[in-house]
Amino acid sequence: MGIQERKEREKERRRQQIIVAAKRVFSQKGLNKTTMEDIAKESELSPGTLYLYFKNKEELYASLSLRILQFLSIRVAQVIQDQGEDPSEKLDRLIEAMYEVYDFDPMVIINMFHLQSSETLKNLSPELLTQIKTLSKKALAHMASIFEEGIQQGVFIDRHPTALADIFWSLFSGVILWEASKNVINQDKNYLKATLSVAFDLFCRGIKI
Amino acid sequence: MGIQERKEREKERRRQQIIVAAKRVFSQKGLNKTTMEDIAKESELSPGTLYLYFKNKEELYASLSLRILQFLSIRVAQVIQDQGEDPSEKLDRLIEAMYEVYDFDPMVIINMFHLQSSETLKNLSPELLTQIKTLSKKALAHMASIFEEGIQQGVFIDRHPTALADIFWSLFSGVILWEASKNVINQDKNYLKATLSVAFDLFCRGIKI
Amino acid sequence: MGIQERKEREKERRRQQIIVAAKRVFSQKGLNKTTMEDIAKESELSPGTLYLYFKNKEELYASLSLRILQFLSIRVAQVIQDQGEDPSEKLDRLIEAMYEVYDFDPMVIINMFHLQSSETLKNLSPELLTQIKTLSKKALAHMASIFEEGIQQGVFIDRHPTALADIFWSLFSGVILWEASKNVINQDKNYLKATLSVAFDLFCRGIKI
Amino acid sequence: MGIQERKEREKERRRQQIIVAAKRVFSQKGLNKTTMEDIAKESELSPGTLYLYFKNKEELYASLSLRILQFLSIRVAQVIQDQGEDPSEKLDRLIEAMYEVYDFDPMVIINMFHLQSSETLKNLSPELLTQIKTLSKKALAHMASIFEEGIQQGVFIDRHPTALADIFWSLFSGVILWEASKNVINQDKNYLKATLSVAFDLFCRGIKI
DNA sequence: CATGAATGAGGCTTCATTCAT
DNA sequence: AATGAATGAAGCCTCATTCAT
Repeated sequence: MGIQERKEREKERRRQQIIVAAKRVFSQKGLNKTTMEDIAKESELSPGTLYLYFKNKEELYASLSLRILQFLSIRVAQVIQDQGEDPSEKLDRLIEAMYEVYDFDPMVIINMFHLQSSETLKNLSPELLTQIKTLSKKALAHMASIFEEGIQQGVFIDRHPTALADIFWSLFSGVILWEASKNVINQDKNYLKATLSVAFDLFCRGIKI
Repeated sequence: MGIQERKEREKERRRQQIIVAAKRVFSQKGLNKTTMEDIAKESELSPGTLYLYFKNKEELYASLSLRILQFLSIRVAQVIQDQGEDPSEKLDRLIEAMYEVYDFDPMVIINMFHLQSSETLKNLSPELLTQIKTLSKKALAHMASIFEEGIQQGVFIDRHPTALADIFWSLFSGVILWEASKNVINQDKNYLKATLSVAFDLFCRGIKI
Repeated sequence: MGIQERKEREKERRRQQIIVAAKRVFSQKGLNKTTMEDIAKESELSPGTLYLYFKNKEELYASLSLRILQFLSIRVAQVIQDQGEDPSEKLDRLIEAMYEVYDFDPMVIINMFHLQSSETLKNLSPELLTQIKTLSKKALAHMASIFEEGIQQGVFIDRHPTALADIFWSLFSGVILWEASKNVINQDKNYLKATLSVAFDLFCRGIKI
Repeated sequence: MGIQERKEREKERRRQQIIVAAKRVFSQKGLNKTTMEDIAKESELSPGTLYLYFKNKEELYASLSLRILQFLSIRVAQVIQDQGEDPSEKLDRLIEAMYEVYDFDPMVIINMFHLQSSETLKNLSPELLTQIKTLSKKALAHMASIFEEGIQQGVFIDRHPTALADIFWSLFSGVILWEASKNVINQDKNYLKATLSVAFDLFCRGIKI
């Protein structure tokens, strides 16, 4: 029914409202220093309301990662599906996708790495954990398939495709993390995009035969 | 004085004892979940004693990063000082140094990224903050000098040497972080060294003309 | 009016529906651990609806006790009204009534004792408090009248009839509470009825001259 | 060593200090309405300190019961050990012991019954739970042995000794609970000791052949 | 009447830090 | 220098209650 659907939409909108607020606060203060009260204020809701949409602080935090993973996964899938492109062109598309992922949410990639703490993961609900696992595996597998295709066609060097995908992703996230670190410590000008461009250039030169 | 010196040495030894214990605990539990009590127990000291050697928890935490930065800085300086080696050979030495950095302290690189939080940095003493800045700048500058030399000799592609150094470090730390993430989420076999080897291989292929 | 009456009946039926649900939940979880949400779910109503029928949680809770007090009061009155029975026979009837009270609601007697907390009573509406007082006094007075009759006829020992009524009721509720306690702690077999039988036997032997 | 022992004694004294304060507050307000803050204030300690001596609120609460169980257990054991007394005399001693138990801690008997909630028991540490079980079983077993002796000597009626012990204890605690209830509801004069006296009189008359 | 999302006060508990010994 | 008991601020989270629909 219409009412049912409207409720659903409103519920989802409220979830997004919280996620957006949480993203802002987490990005500024980090996981530890951010309190649920902070997020409540930023989202103009009461603390109790946050718990109607997220089981606890850690789960809210993890949901941010999930969001960017979903975007990444979809974007990478699009690259794959583009028929009629050779692997080198697909690699270019993949790089474009990475810039979009960065623009989609520059800070959350940083936050994703805090998820590593196994102590943190213990508090996540199994469903959420499964979703995170599934999405990250899928995205990586898609990337690997591009590299595999290139290897078979003899245009990429013959290395394990999964390793290449891991390295591609590591390079991307490593540069983001490192540039963010430098900014915090040195307040320098932000060279992120320029550095990322050189990094991908190097990667392409390295992988192509 | 002899006594004075001995006291100094003992004090330094005690500091190291605490750092080693802290490293173990932080690696297992992460910054948030680790309590000063945990570190006190692991170092077989009392909580109060920790505060005789470190101003507060954040400063103790930052000291771990300092330690690996010192190691990194020294190792990179050694590579530089090796005369009679051409840039490609120096790059090989640099890569060897990176493996040693990893072996020196596999987990602390991960912890280093938690330092990003500007909120955390606010609690550090100016001296410590200066030391961290200085060391990381020095190490990066040293790396950059290798790349610059190669560019001038026409064996490396002409990109901003600092950017190349950033990318080299980002690739290294990115792979470590990502493999650690994968281990936590998937309990997979640890492919770190193999992946790192391919990554450096790609980097060399990419940078060389 | 017919409509008026029907409304009244429906309202009362809804109240009973809530009370029945509340009884189940309180019996399982106890006063503290039971939430209004729990009761709402058990009664298949919404939390807000509960407040249309009960001022607050404490009042809902107290209503459970009121219900068993009403039953007790009525049953005891029946025993009194049986003409043509001597006090000993009436005591036997009273004992039968106690078994029925227990069967009517085995757990709520336990809950009744939580009412003691003067802090809890402060939140009750004066009307409800009055009802509880009145009913419990009436039931006890009826019991006492049986004992008084027996004393006057010389078949029961000469003790203050109210004290005898208090003791009779204390013995009954004490056995129930204690057996319930034992069950929780030891998961033993439930000896309630057997123990109650011996208890009443002892009481009769003790009171009869 | 002396220092070791002094520390132990001080630790135990502090525990008692908290227990005494908790007893006062719980008696006034009941389990729900009492906050850890209340107990902290009453014991002139900080909230955090309470957690150095008790795992959580429920465990502190349960410790009160443990204390009276210990007293009860010891007192009943003394009655048993008195040689040269016949069962009837021992029963008299037992009754005296009950009065002492009541004087030792009039309110905590009431609190003991809140322990029934299985939800509450779940939060207790296994050790504490074991202690409570062991002590209550021991005390009851001792009581039962008195009744058994009386039955064998032909001075008590032949009923299951454990049931008789349960009834004896139920009568005692039932009267206390009921009189406390009446006081709360009616603010009457306190007839407890008088009623208890009649109750034990009845019990003795009932059990003796 | 019924709903159930939202509230927000307040409880329990943790833990970095201090200080008397 | 070392201890470790004590502190108390602050965080997470719950849940009785309300109110717009």
